[in-house]
Amino acid sequence: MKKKLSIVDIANSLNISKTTVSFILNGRAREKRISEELVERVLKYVKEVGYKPNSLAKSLRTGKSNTIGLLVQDISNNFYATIARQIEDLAYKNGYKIIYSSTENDTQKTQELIAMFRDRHVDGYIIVPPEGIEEDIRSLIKDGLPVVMFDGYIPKVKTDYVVVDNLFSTYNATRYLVDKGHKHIAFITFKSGQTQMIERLDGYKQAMKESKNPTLIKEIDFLQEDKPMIDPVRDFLNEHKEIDAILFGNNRLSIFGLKVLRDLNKRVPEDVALISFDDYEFFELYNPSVTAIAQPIGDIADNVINILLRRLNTSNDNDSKEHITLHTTLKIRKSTE
Amino acid sequence: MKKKLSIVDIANSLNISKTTVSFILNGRAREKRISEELVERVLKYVKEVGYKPNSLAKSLRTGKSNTIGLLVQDISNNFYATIARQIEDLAYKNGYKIIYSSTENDTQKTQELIAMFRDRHVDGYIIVPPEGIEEDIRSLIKDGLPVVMFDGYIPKVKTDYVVVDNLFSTYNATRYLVDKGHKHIAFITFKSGQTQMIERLDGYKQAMKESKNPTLIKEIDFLQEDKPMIDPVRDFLNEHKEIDAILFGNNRLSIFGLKVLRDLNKRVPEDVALISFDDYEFFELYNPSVTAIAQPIGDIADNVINILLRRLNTSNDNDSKEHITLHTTLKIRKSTE
DNA sequence: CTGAAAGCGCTAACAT
DNA sequence: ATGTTAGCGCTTTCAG
Repeated sequence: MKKKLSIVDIANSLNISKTTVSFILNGRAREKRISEELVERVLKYVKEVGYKPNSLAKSLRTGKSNTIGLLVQDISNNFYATIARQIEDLAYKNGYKIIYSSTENDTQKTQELIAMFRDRHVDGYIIVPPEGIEEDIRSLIKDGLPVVMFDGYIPKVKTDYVVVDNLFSTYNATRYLVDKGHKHIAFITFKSGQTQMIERLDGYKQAMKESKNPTLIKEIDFLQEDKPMIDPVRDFLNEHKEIDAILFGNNRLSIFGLKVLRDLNKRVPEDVALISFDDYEFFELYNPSVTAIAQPIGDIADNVINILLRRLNTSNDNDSKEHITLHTTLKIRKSTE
Repeated sequence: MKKKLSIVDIANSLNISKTTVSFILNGRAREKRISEELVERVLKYVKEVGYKPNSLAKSLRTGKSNTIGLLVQDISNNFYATIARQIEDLAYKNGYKIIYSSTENDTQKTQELIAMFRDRHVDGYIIVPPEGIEEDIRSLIKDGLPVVMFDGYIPKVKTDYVVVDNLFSTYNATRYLVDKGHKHIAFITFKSGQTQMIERLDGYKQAMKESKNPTLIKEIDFLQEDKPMIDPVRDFLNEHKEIDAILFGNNRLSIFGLKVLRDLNKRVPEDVALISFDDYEFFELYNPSVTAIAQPIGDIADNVINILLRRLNTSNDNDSKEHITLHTTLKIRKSTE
C-alpha cells in the first residue's frame, strides 16, 4: 500500500522547490526560463516514480476541473448514447473529461444534477433541457459558466444551441403521407412544453391544415414505466379506427406503437402506414422496415462539443450566442410503401 | 454573479467559529454537546442563504468523495444501461454518486479510466472486467479500495462478484435445441478470454458433446464498427449451409445474426432456429419473436450495489469475498418453435 | 460547549 | 532561474 506521492515529495527528492516542479509540470518552464536540463530531469523522475498530480487539490486551487457535465433525457436511448459517446471522444482529445447523467425529463432531478455538477466545479455544461429549469440555467450563465443546449432549447434564455429543423421535418413527413393518399394521419407525441416537441407538433399541424384533413393528435405523459404510456396509445388507436397513418414524435413512442399495432393485428403498411421521428438500428431490421426521420447525429455532436470547447478557451463574455439548425433525412422504408 | 459562500462566511455571519459550523453540519452536534438552540440557528441560516459545502475541499481533506465508479463494456447496451440505472438509484439513496463510463472491452481505455477514477478519489469500484486488467485491479485492492465485479470476474484476483450461471444457461439452451431435433447447432460468440464468454462456450460444448453432434463455433473479434463483425457471421453461415440452429453469445451478436439471416433469406425458425444470450425489448417485438436467455437484471444490480455499500461502510479488510451466482431464464418464443 | 490552528496537495504572486 | 509563502475550503486535534 504505497503512499501517494505529492509534489513536495518530488521537489524534496530532487532538492528543488515545489514551485519549480509545478511550473515544469504545467508547461511554463520556458516562460519561467527554467533550464532545459532541469526540466528534463524532473520530467524523467516524475515518469519514473509514476507521480500523478492530485486533481482534487488542483481543482480546489484553480477553480477549474477540466470536466464537462452532460445531461440528456435518457443516456440509454440510442440517440443520446451515440451523441454522448462522440462528444466524449472529442472532449478527451481536448483534455476534458465528461461526466454524464440522465434527467429523465424530471425537472427536480435535473436541478439536483446541476447542483451536483456545480458542486464539482464542472467547467461547462451540455444540456437537453427539460421544462422548468429556466432559472437554473440562467443562474449558470450568470456565474459565467458556458452552457450549450441541443435537441431543444429554452426560448427565454440566451444560450448557444444546436437543433434540427423539427418543424420542417414533421411537415415534410406528413406531406409525404398525404401525398401517398392517406387521409387520417395521426400524430402521437409526448406531452411536453419542450421546443423540439412543440415544433414537431406544429409541423404536423401545418401539413394537415394544408391537406384539409382533420388532425388526430394524442399526447402521452412521459413516465418511467412503459405500460402506462403504451395503454393510452392502444386506447387512442381503438377509438380512432379511421386512422390510416401515424407519425410518432420520437423513437421510444414508435416502439410502443409497433407493439400496439402488433397486438391489434394491424398490418403495416396495408392498414396503417407509419413514420418514426428518430431513426433506430432496429427500424431497418424490423419487418416491415420502418420509415424514419433521421437526425444527423454526428453533426450534432460535433457542433455541440466544438462550440463548448471554443467557449471554454475564450473566456470573453461574448453576448452573441450560436444557434445552429441542422437538417434531418427522411429515410423511406417499407412501413410507408 | 454572487460569490460562493464558504463555511467561514457562515461562521462570521453568526459570530461563531467555523469548527462549530462544521460539527453541526456533519451531525456531530450531539456528540460535541452543542446547544440545540445554536444548532437550530445555524441550520436555519445555512438553508436560508443556500450554503453548500464545497465537496472538492471536503474530499481533499477527508480523502473520501462519496462517489462510486462504474465501468461496463458499453453503457448504451440495454443490459448494462438498465443495471447502471438501478445501481445509480440505490447509490443515491445511500448518499453516493455514480460516475460511469464504457470500457468498450479495451484494456488500455479501462486502465486510463481506472486511473482517472483514482485521481478523483472514487471510493469504490464496480467493474465488468475486460481482459488484461488483472494488475490494475490488484493495485486497487492493495490500496484498500473495494471492488465489486459483475457479469464476469478475474479468476486470479480475489474480489466480490455477482455473476449468472453462464455454463448451465447455454448448456440448457443448447439441450433445448437438441431436444427440438436440431442437429447442426452453431454457437456464435465474441473471441474473448472473459470468464462469462468462456463459460458460455463451455456450456454449449458440453451439451453438444452429450448430443454426439459436432460443434460449430464461430468466434468474432470485438470491434467498434459493426460491419467487420457482421461480415464474418455472414461468411460463417455461408460456409456452413447445414446449420439449422444458432445460439448467440450475447444480444449484440443476435442483432447481427438477425440481419444476416434476413439478407440470406433464411426463414426463422423454419430454416434456422435461434436463441440469444441476453434478452432485449426488441426480441419480443420482432417477427418472429426471439427466444432468449434472460439475465435477472434487477437482482444483479441489487446484489452488486448492496455488497459494495456494505464494504464501504465496514472498512475492515475482511479477506473473505462474496461470490454470488444468479440464475437465468430461458424465454421461449417463436424463433425456436 | 467553542475556538485556534494545522494541514490535505496544489498554484502563483512575490521575492531573491 | 528558483525558492518562500499564502491561501483554495474543509475537517479535526487540542486547548480552553
